[in-house]
Amino acid sequence: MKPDQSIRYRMTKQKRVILDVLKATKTHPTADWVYEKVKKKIPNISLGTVYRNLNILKSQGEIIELCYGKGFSRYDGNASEHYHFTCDSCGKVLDVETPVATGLDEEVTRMMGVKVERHRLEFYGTCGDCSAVHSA
Amino acid sequence: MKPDQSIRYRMTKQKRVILDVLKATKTHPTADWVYEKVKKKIPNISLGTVYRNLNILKSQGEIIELCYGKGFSRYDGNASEHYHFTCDSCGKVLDVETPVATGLDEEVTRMMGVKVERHRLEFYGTCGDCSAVHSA
DNA sequence: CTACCTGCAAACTTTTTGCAGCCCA
DNA sequence: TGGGCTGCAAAAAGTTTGCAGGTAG
Repeated sequence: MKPDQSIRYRMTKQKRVILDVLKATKTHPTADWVYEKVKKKIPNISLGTVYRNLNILKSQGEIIELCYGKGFSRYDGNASEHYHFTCDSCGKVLDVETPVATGLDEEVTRMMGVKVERHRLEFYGTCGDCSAVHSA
Repeated sequence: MKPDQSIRYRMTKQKRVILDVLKATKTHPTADWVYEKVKKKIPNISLGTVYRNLNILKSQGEIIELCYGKGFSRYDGNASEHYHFTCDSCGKVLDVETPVATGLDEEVTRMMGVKVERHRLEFYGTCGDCSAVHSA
């Protein structure tokens, strides 16, 4: 969904709770996980509403949509630019605390004849917990 | 799909053509695009066969599965490590000709107490064609 | 020959959408 | 009050899978 400038978005109870759930977790949950979590506060909320609000929040830049494996997305309530590390062994996703390399954007902009606005950097490997299990 | 070591994969006409199509293009096509392209050489091939072979080729490391927007994958016949630029406006995906920064992996390995084995770097912005349209 | 592979079609998963009524600003 | 928003359910889009016959090695 592209951001639609002609619409004056409202704050509803549903959107508020969805955003709270996303801001409160450090995991990077799927839409369905958010749905289940929100249902504890608003039992009769529908999955369609969750998807609609996730798309609205994304188009407003409040949250980020991440895409790992095929067929489904994950959402990140931390919209500031940062990187991720995914463990190949247990699937855990961690935030990486490395300064964001904005110089890269400029370099690619110059080299490729395009206008780079942002980048996404994902690291993969084995996390500390999983290494410990293997070497133990 | 995980690589299944117990199966002795065969080379069939269908798999051969699918691989040729992927190696021959510089775009990063969807499964459906591959299907349409392969159909010109094997008119009665089925979409299921295309998906099955894409998964086999991926598990053998011959091709790479990329994941952008929700709900569908793209495939890259170039399995060597490299970066991508995606145009927000037209969706085109280009290969970025920047040397791969292996130093990043070591830095994150040291900082986070994890073992980084590889990373994926995706740039986003506006491509030359789309900028031209806007400013014309 | 014997696994593995194919085409077909149905099933499955995730996400979107049409509708009638509701509610935030 | 009116333009968005909701729940519901059906539909869409992408991908997987069961089956019976076909084929590579």
